[in-house]
Amino acid sequence: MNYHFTKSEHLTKKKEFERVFNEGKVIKNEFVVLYVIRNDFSHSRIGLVVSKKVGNAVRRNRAKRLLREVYRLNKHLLTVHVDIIAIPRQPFTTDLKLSDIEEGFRKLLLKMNGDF
RNA sequence: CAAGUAGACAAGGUGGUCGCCGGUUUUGUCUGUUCUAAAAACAGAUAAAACGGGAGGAAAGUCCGAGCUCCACAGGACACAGUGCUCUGUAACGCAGAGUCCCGGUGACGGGAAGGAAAGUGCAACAGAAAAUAUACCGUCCUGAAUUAUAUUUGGGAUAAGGGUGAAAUGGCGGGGUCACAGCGACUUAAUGUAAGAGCCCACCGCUUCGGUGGCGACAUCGAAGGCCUGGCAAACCCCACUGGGAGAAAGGCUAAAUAGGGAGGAAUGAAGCGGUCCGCUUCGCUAGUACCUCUGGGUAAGCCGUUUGACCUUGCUGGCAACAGAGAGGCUAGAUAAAUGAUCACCCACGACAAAACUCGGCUUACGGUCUACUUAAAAA
RNA sequence: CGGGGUGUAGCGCAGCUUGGCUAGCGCGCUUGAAUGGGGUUCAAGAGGUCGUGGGUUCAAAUCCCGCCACCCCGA
Repeated sequence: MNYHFTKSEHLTKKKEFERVFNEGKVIKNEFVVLYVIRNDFSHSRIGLVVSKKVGNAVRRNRAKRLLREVYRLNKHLLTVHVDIIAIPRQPFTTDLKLSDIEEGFRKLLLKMNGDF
C-alpha cells in the first residue's frame, strides 16, 4: 500500500484550480466541501483552500495538515483518477482530531468511485 | 503570608509506526557533450538507500532605522516630512547606556515631543471692569450747564489704598510700620479719635543679571546686585537647529515562449530617465512619417539566479560604571513557493499560553501561560 | 509588499477645519392629543464609555502617541 504524498499529487497552478472550480462537481459533508473532476493522469491530485475565517496562520496550517493527512491515509480507496479541491466548512475547528473526520472523508471517497 | 517593583530563564520530554521539505554521499535508469562506436569521464533529470538538518521570543503588527537592487556611485535650491535636555554607543535610528531637570509613588521604582513666547500672526468658552492692554469702564470726590426743587441727565477735573470673577489678573509668603505725605470705606465725635488697610522697610523662597567653584556637557552650588521692568498656550501657525533623493524582492538579472502589431503623440521653446517644483546631469532624437522614439491598449506570464556566510552564533580574555568595542579560538544553524517541520500510540513532568519564516539584519510596539532571583512596603487589616 | 479611509443614540449621518456654546439631524421607540378604531398629523419625552488605553491643556468627540475592529485601492 502506497502512503507517500509527493508534490506531483498537489494541485499548484492557478489554471488547474480554476478548471476544478468551474467544471467540477460538489460533494460535501458537515466538515468539508469537495470540488471534484476527472483528470488524465495516472494518479489523483488534491488542492486545499482555507479562508481567513478559519483563524490565524497557525489554525489555518493545522486545518490544511489534517486534510492532507486524511487524504494521504485513505487515497488508496479511490479507484478513479480525479482532481479534488478541499475546503473546510464552518464547524471545522482546530480542536478536531484525525479520527473525528476520517470516517466521513472515507464515505466521500467511496461515493466518487461510483460517480466518476 | 499578602501587595508590589525590577530583571533573568526555558518555550514540554523520551521511544515506536506512517509521512513532508531541502542538503551530502552511494547506487540504478534516462538524456546531452567529448568519441567512428563502445568503455570511461563530465553535466543535467529522475528513483531508491544511508547519514545528519528543519519556525519564534515575539516568526505578529508593519511603527522607525539600515544593508541590498534599479533609477546619475544621488548633485544644488525651494517645498514637504520627521526629530528636538546632555554626553556616549552604533552601520544607522525616532533605539540603547550613563546622567541632568521636572512630575508621580510610603517605597523599590516609574514617566516625560524637556529648544524658542523681547521675530511675527493667532487663541483663551462662561464669569469678570479688564485675558495682555495699564489705558479705558464702573464707583467715589470736586466743579460747570440744563431742569422749579429732592433728584436726574450731561461736560470738565481729581482719585489708581474700592470693583473678590476666573484655570490664569504684573511673583509668593511672613514680620514691621504709616492715619496732617496723599487718602476710600467702617465705628465714633461738637471738634476729634479708634481699628483694619496699600504704597514703604526687612527676612526667606522664586525670577533676572553679574561673578566664583565643580562638571566634557545638560546642570549643580556659593556670593553679590536688581524691586521684578517682557503672564499662559508652540502635541496653534510659526522660528531655530539637525536629519531625510525615489522606488521596492512582484526590487533586479538570465533563459525559454510570445512579439499580432490596434489607437494617440513627437520636432530645438523636443521626448524620456525624474513619482512635489525648478535647476543641473544622462540617453535618444532634429525638416518627415514607411523607419525611429514615447504613451496607451492587447498577447505571453514557464523555469533558474537573487536566496542564505551574516553589522552571524558560542566561548573565555582585555578596555569601559554601562550600552558597547577589540583581538583570539571554535562553529555553520530553515530556505519553502497553492507554499515543507505533521499525524498517531505509549509513558513521564502534571495538561503546555500567545502564536508560525517568505530578501536580510538592528530596534520599538502589541499578545501571552509558567519558573527563578533581587529589592520595597507608609497607612489599614491579620 | 505598499497606500488610503471609517468607528458618534436601535439604524443612517453631521459636528473634528480654528478645542469651550446644550453633542445635533432624519428614520425608528415611548407617552399624550385628535378618530368609533387604524394610518396621517400635532405635542412632549427617553435613549450617548463619541471604538479603546495614555498624553498635552484650565478644558479633548475635536490636538498628539500606542492599540483594536472593519472597509477600500495598487503591484
